Amino acid sequence: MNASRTARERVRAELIREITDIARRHLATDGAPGLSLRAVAREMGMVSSAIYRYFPSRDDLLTVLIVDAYNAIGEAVERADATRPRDDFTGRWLAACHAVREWALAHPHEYALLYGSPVPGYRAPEDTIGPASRGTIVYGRILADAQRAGRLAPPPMCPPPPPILSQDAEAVRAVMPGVSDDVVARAVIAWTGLFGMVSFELFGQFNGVVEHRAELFDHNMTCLAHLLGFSE
Amino acid sequence: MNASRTARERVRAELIREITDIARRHLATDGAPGLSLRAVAREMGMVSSAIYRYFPSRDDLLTVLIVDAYNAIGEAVERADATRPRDDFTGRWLAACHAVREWALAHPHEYALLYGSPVPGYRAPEDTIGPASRGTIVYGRILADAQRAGRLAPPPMCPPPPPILSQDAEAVRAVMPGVSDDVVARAVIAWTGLFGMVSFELFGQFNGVVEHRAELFDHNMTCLAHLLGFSE
DNA sequence: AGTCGTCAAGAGCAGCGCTCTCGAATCAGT
DNA sequence: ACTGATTCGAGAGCGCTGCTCTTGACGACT
Repeated sequence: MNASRTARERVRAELIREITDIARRHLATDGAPGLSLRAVAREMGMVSSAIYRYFPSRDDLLTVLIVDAYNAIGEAVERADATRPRDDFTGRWLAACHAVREWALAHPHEYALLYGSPVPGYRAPEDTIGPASRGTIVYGRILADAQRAGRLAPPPMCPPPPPILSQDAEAVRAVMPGVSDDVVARAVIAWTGLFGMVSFELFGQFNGVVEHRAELFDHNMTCLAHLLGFSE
Repeated sequence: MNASRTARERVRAELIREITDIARRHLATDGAPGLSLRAVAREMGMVSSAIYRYFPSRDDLLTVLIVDAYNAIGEAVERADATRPRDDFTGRWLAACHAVREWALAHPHEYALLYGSPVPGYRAPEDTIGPASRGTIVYGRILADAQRAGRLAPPPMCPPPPPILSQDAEAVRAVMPGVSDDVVARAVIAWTGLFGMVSFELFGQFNGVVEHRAELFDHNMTCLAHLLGFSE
């Protein structure tokens, strides 16, 4: 009975996989707004209503694509971090930055789905927050390791963060155990600076102004590394 | 003959104004993807096809909304900058930052239209680049004024930018006359950091993590002011 | 008075998300 | 092996979208 049940469920799982594969391809080429269940069904030789047996709504299909994308970029950051010696904190930070940028350039529509304008009606379900924090966790570990190793210089010039922010810092310490409040504050600056840079490049804000994006990115991330305070 | 022609053109201009007003309201409440020409026409008591007499396509309507939004945020930054003494560079920078954030919080969908995911098929026409740079021009003037006044300290810790970036710096100097390459590089960091911060807040990346967003924003922008190098 | 341009209106096309119903296939329990 | 319950694909259909084309009326200029 187990074999027979899995027979039906196996073809079902296979179909779900095929749907998400086609959808991912459509997302990569046409972007999220152009993703249509009817088009996916058409490509599968199905009638459009049959798709709803597997995904109750377009948003549900979008959700698995979002989760996949979060996992993909998270894994890219993890692998980049792993290529550096554990005590080369600047190198690990730069590797993580480049992993984010390169993944974003290779998957612009997926990146836009994760870090661009939120879809007005869409509400992210719980399943997304786990994969969403994979990259952040790597980033937090770099800073936590550096602080533990005593290789984070005292804040070079930032004023101490106001005490109110301690509560938020406490939440951030979940992925950055043991770091002080001022490091958390600078971590947010560097993290948002990284994504601000990538978003500006990808969303066209640099068009006609900045041409040497790779070099500018590299330089700016190096600068942010100094702001973070890694000591040589 | 001039009077009659203007009579006809006046009602035409009035209708165009009414269409854009309603469209702007729909954009503000429903977001860009929910903006529909048919809904606007319905609200005006027109039939949908009549709208196309005034806007040949949905993208054309979206373009004037984009231009309006760029002008609105640009003007907000200009006014904020004007409230501070000309030689209070840190104050001018912080005022500009808060103007951006507050405008974005008040007009989230417009902000997303400007700085969020680009619409896949949409190609921004020439008319948008002028209004798009209004805010950046203010920002550039603050830095140029500071450098001219000798109130920009030498780079505190960033390495000098690679020579390749000089070409891009030359382009940036169009809105930032007379500033050196390293200031341009740091300017880009601060500028992308500002928008990275606002985008993260607006697009939900801080959800469940950062609660005291105003305080964090203020602190981080102050930190970026130090990175820019304004001397007291 | 006649002509020409402008306009609103309507019908229509192809696409979309999504729902419902109806046979057919498949499964589970006897 | 048969039967009752699920599951599934197919089709029709609803209301919505952007956009096109045609028709008929109104107003301005000659």
